[in-house]
Amino acid sequence: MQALNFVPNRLAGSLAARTSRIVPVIVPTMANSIFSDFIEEVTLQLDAAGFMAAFGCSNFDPDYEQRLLKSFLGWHPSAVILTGGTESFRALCAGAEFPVIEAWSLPARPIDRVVGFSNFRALHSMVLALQDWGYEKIGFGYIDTPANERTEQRRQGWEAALRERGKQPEASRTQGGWLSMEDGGMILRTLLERHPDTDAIAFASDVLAVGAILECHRLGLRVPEDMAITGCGDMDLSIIVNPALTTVHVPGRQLGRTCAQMIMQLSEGTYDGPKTIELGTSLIRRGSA
Amino acid sequence: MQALNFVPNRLAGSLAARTSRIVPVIVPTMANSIFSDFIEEVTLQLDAAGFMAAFGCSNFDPDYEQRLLKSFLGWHPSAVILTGGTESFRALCAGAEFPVIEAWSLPARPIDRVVGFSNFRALHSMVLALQDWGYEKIGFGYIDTPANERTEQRRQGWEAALRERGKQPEASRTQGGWLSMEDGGMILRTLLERHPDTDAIAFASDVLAVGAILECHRLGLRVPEDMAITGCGDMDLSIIVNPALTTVHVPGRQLGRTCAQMIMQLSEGTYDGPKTIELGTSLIRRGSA
DNA sequence: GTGAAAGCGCTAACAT
DNA sequence: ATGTTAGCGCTTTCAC
Repeated sequence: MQALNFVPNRLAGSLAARTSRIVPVIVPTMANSIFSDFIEEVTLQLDAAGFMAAFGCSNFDPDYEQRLLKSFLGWHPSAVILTGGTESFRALCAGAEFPVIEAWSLPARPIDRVVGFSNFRALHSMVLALQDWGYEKIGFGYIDTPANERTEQRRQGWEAALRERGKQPEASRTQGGWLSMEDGGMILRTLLERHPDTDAIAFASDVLAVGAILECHRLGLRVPEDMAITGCGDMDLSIIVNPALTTVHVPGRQLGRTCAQMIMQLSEGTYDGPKTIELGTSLIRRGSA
Repeated sequence: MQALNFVPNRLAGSLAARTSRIVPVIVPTMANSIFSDFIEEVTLQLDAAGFMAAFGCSNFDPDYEQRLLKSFLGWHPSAVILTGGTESFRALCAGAEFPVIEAWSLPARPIDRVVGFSNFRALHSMVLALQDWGYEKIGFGYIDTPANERTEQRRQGWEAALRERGKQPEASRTQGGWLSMEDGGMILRTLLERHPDTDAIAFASDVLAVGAILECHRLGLRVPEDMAITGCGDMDLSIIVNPALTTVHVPGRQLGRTCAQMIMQLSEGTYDGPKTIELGTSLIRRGSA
């Protein structure tokens, strides 16, 4: 029939079949390689099953995020993977005829399915450990982006861990701003100004934590003797910085694989797992705390 | 008309209009944030013009890369952005009715359009500088993935710079393997074994270079006194490591923007630039050399 | 200018 | 089993 190079028109195919095998994935950022393992794994797994992952990047902007999803919806996706977790998605996905997976957190009121981990417990266990290691005045450093459920849950984890031991929580944050190392340094300075007796800061992200360690070097503060720093994410950065970062490992690749498998099995009707899958995190102690 | 939530079927629209406004982008890897700025910028720019960027990740596998492109072709894309640069693309794209952009390098025999920079000159100027700074025996460290034009051109740049000054090139590499920091350390050890008098290594990538610096710490080698290390890419990692990495800045974000603009203007018929756009790199001297 | 009709290239349901 | 046909939801063209 075709000597070579006949490519079936998937637009026609998808239109007729009423499903496109497109799987949009919306992430808040492509920078910092936070989601890169996740993205890579989702792409790989889905592609092997004939699905096409299509990535959208919201830059932590809920409005844009919503337009993005709306636009993706026009492709009649086979499934959707959301990592933003804004409430605005709920309406758009209401009555969707395809699976909607929220990844990277455990929403209190899920839209449909979830493949996540507890952001609360990630920081809760870190701050408990920090107290066990003898740190007294533990701050929290984060970026306050709108509708960021993940960060908010981490903040609550930190706060709860302190209150359980009768301590008063003090946090510092940068409003908006993209997640950058500079912000980490800024947060450190602010917190130190307001609370000079701070001896440890748990950051909501490795990126911020690494920035803070670099700032400590500039300020002449020894890590962890003068100031302990911890992150969350276990990104590449964390073993490069000196001292290496004590952090929480987040199973990005495994989350990706789990999402992809759920979608593939759902599409074949062979999925028999629960609607919500929780993956574990683990505390990794290195030199910075 | 629609109170809320009517989403036009883009499959039908694209089928009828014979163009989908999908722009596939194929990159070799999502890891290490090498391409993350590029990806983010392409997504953002194209989305604003109603195009949808769809990313595929080849993992440096030419076969898979080709299947990926074939699969993308079935969506009747409005344009295609390629960063792999394998010859196998040429046949698939022959007589394509849409623009094909090769990004991140300057291919000797372009398929169609290119938005790139000179990988040759990136390393050539670095190695020239290294010699100006007094380094005598300069090695080259790289990963030998199949059909990786970018790395090969960087290798040639290093070789040419040495030969121009009458030196003999000695390189070390890892076969296959994904681009990881571990590989950087391995390359360092191999090169040191074979040529103990090496006083500088120019790496084809920041990732390898940072891995090598970490390995130097383990080996008790001072950087740059005992061993100078340079990278290529100017990724986030490069300012975290100690000493900070001397490297070549690659304009990832600008490449992304330029690709997107070319595609948008081409689709409106308002593009009047050249078929090939070359962007510049710049040498950034930090502490590691 | 506005409105009806043809058809994009497939899939799926039906008839043979 | 194989062949035929209707129609997916739009865009575009052509007639009015």
